[in-house]
Amino acid sequence: MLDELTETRYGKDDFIFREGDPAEYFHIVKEGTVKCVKSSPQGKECTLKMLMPGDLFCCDATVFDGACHPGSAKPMGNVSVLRIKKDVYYDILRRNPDAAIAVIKYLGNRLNEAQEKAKILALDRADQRLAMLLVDMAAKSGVSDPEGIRLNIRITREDMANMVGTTTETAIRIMSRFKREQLVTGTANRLIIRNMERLKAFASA
Amino acid sequence: MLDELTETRYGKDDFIFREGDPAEYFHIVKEGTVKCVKSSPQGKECTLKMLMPGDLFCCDATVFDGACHPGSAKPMGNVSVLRIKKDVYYDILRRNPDAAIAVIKYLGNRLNEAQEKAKILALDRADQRLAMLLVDMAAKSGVSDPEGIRLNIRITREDMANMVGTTTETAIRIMSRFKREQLVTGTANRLIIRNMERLKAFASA
DNA sequence: CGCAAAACATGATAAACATCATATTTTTTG
DNA sequence: CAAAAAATATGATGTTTATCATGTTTTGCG
Repeated sequence: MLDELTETRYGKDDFIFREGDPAEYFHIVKEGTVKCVKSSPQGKECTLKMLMPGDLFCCDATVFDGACHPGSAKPMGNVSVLRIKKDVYYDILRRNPDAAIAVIKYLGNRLNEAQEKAKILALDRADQRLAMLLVDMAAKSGVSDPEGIRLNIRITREDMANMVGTTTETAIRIMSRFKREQLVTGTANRLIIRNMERLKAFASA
Repeated sequence: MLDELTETRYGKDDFIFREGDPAEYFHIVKEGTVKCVKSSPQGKECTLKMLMPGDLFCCDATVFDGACHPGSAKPMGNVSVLRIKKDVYYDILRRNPDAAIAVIKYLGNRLNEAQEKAKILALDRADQRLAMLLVDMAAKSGVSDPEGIRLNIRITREDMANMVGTTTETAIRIMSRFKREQLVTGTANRLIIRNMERLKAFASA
């Protein structure tokens, strides 16, 4: 059964799959960070979720029903992904109630997360959303640094803009302000959160 | 086992449960429409989803882990809801792989829906979002009418505003414009879509 | 029915944000 | 290391949306 589990590596400019492709596999992130994105006909892009090691994707209806991917999956840097053919995945779930319940719990959390994201987009300002993102990323992929908490993934202002639903320019302006106010420092390759407390306070003000 | 299934009726001003309450039951909508809402500390409200008969809620992690409801559930008019205690629900899933897989599919669809909603909030204008909502509601709960497609649930401009992430005033202004342009007519109690095609075209322009 | 409350409407004003343009800095790459 | 490309920065300007205010219409209810 586990022969069916294959590992694939992807680089920065690859696509793991594209919006509209037929969904044939169930995926798990093994190493690195993968982003789920959707884009508009006008070419604007929106990042729905950053998947970290252990995260499942395409664990949902899409796979079973043989429908198309509702969004694309792109690596952020070098990543390694495990894949299983959908019928094998289905069999595992059918024979293994614990696995099915684990997937239900996982999907439930993802749903809550997605709804929280929608709420934030609906109710909060761009600068607050960006502050929340920084706090969030610091918690998830921050490492201790003499100057504060450093993020160990490369995130450009454009990436941030796509994650919080603004334009690149607006994200840059907000980050400039945060830098002026000593909340953060650095650019994509070396981004440091200098004052978590004030950033958190700002996020929920 | 099915003794554990209880039916409860709620009216317009009740809460089925409130944000922050401990989650103890798994729920299914039997009759009527239920809305899932979250609100901000400032008292702004955001409607995440309208649940129709057959929809599950609290089918996710929240129930198992005994955590708190991340949002509130409110009836839109008179509704009837079925409830099962969480441990009974858990047992059903554990013993019944088909049920578990059905829940996985359902949650997968809900996740896709929530992510699509986030994308729309991130990328589209308020007037387009409102047009999409009208098209959507017409498809889901519209009935044929000499003047066009009539919605058979009561939806105020304020409800619409909460569903598309704007203010009541903005929703009213947009609806006034749509009325002027003969796309819709009527108010909360009798809302009619007069031109689906143009509304659809506007939504994705 | 008639009255009160809710819903709808619209103007004036300001804040938030997008867009386009251009310059500088940082990063990547041959 | 130097050149090219990508990322960051910032100004000017216009659009979109929120806010506050005030009046009208519709609806629910005793």
